[in-house]
Amino acid sequence: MTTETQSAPRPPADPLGDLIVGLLPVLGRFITQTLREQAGPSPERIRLLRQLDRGPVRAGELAQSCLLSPATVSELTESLVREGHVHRDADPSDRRAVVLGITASGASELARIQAALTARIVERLEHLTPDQRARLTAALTDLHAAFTDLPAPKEASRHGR
Amino acid sequence: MTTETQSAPRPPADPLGDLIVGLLPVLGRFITQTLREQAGPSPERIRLLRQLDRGPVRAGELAQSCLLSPATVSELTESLVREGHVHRDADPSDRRAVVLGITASGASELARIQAALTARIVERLEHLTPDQRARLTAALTDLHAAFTDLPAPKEASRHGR
DNA sequence: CCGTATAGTTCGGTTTCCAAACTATTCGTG
DNA sequence: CACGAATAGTTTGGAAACCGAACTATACGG
Repeated sequence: MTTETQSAPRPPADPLGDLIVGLLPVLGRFITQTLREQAGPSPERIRLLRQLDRGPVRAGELAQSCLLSPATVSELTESLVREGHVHRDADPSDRRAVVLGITASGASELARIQAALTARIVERLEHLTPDQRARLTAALTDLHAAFTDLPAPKEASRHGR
Repeated sequence: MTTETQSAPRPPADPLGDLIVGLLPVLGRFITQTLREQAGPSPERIRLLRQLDRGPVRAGELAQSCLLSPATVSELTESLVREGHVHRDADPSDRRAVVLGITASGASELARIQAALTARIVERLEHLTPDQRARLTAALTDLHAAFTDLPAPKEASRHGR
């Protein structure tokens, strides 16, 4: 008590965790805003398109790889299908399932938006040195892997792809 | 056309931008989910608490530093005030304005949640080498600075500290 | 004083998401 | 082969996180 609120009295226990939590919302809103400018409403659907651009997948797989519920994927893809950016076909080997894929129209739309978004980000990263940039790329790759690789918290894991 | 959707035919133009865009939603949802477990509903308010823990600020400043609209800050802080985690006082030097500050209750709540969140993140980062971790910290610091420093898109800018 | 600018709040509406209930298929087992 | 259990998705109802526009209340210049 009597902890006066004058200046930061609480140095964070773990700077890395703290950094991630602090970085997230800012970066996220920056991207969401840019997407909204470029893609009109529903910027989130672009993230699904990104995943589908890697190749067709079942709806359930898409949900897992995006950390979304099946319900959310179903809704978001519905509008994409309506606009002709995604096609949805029954899986011949299991007719309960559905295979989602990107269409030519979706791919070109994605390319356009992705280019604009990347440009905006790169703009912000302009005054980093090539060295900083290389380290950033490597570090983010590690980070990405750390949060998507493992449903198995068992063993040390393989080395990148 | 006839661009078959077999395997990734489109290598990204800028791997760094691509990486950031891909990383964001996954990491964001991971954190949001953890916050929801720890803090009940309204996980976003924790991010405001984090900022207030740095010291009291006016509502408008808080909005700016969080990239939020004044309307959003007003709503989110309202519930925090109701729960006793934040106090809201008229600024004596300008009675239109309002100064927000964290209370003892808010600070301890924040500490609890932050600890749990950091633990969950560190858990995922467990199998990184100390070296990878150090690079990650440095890289994220650069990234954070790149997106918060400059409201002035005029000149090349100063050399981060 | 009176108009204009500024700080916040309130209201209405959009987007993103999920849990629970529901539908359609598959598959095991007798 | 029929019948119940498991599985893949969809629909529905509702919460949370936003924001823009309209509104309230101070402040301040003339």
